Amino acid sequence: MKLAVSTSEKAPYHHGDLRRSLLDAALGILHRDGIGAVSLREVARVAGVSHNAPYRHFPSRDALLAGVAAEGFGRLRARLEAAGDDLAAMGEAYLAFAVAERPCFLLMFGSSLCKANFPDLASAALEALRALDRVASGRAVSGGDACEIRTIGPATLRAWAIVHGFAHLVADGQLSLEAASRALAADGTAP
Amino acid sequence: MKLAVSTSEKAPYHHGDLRRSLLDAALGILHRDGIGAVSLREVARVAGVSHNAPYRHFPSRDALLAGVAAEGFGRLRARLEAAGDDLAAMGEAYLAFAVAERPCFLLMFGSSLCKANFPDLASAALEALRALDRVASGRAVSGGDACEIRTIGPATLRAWAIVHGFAHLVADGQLSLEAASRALAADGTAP
DNA sequence: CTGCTATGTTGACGCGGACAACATGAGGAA
DNA sequence: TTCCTCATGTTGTCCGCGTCAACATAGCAG
Repeated sequence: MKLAVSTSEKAPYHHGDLRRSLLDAALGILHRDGIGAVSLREVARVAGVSHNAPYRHFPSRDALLAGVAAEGFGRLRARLEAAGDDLAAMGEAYLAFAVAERPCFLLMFGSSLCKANFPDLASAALEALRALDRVASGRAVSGGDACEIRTIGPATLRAWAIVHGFAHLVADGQLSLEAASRALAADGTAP
Repeated sequence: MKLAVSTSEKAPYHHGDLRRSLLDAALGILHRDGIGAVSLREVARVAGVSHNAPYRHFPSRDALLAGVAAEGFGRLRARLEAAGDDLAAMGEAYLAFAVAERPCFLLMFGSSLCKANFPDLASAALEALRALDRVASGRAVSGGDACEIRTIGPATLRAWAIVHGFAHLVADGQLSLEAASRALAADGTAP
């Protein structure tokens, strides 16, 4: 035990940032064996702690999943922002995320977790949408620190709807990435 | 026990179509208490049978949920077909279904069940899409009895993607039905 | 040093999924 | 009719999981 993290920033207590380890373990299990296999006990096992240790960091299983999903939204947002100001590239990035992180994508949008119960998750999701909005609506958004979809423009919603629809088809395995990509390019930025 | 069903068609064995009762009970629990509350034991309790009776009709909990989802696709298809040949009306019908049967809608598209494991579910989903395709692609589809999305035209896929995207936003509670309806009308049938 | 609090452990309870063995009743065969 | 067979439903059981409670320990504050 007491393995110091590579970047020995704080190494808080016994384990040395168990919260981080739990989130990583959960994401690993999620991608390897699907969401059904993500149990608190299994996560604890992988992280090398007792079956109740996770409760010091997450009040419930859903809270842990919400944490994983929130980080997923963070990665999605990073991909979208990396696409620059090109709306079509953002659509591609969205599709790519749905494919590369399929299980996490399904968790994020599967609605097994009610966003109302997890403010951090809701705001992470909103932040990802804002990245899209900055380009689709052509304006920077400032105020309203969380939870208000009304700060998102209608053009963004439309773009999101169609991109997400295709991403869902691809994630469901009902459509190839190439076909979706082509369809998206054909539709793409046009109103 | 042995309550004869109103339409005493067959009354197969002891219970008189337990499979039907289980599906109904599961749908009721799903709508009342959410998907997490749909356990085989609770369903059996509601149906008034022992905790293991469901296994004579469904090999697993997921199989039961798949049955519920398949019937959901049947109802969605009925709504779409009732919309006639009007693509905009079909979009409305899709949204209306997502709102009226929100928990079931989330089950159907939540992807906690892998369609590959449940052929009946996959074909039910495909049939619903075909109803859309008949109008969006303007042609009747005949062959390929199941599981091949390639028999669905690209125009249909595009229409489905955007409608489903908005339906997802509404089901998630992030957008009002009216706003989605308006956005859909604005986009609607235009390519 | 002493005690406080955050963190992790051990133990327990009840629920739910799944399997096995048994019971029962319907329908066909003799 | 009588008996056999199998589909259907029941009882009993096992194990894993989520969650609570009680306890142990490590780092920090005074």
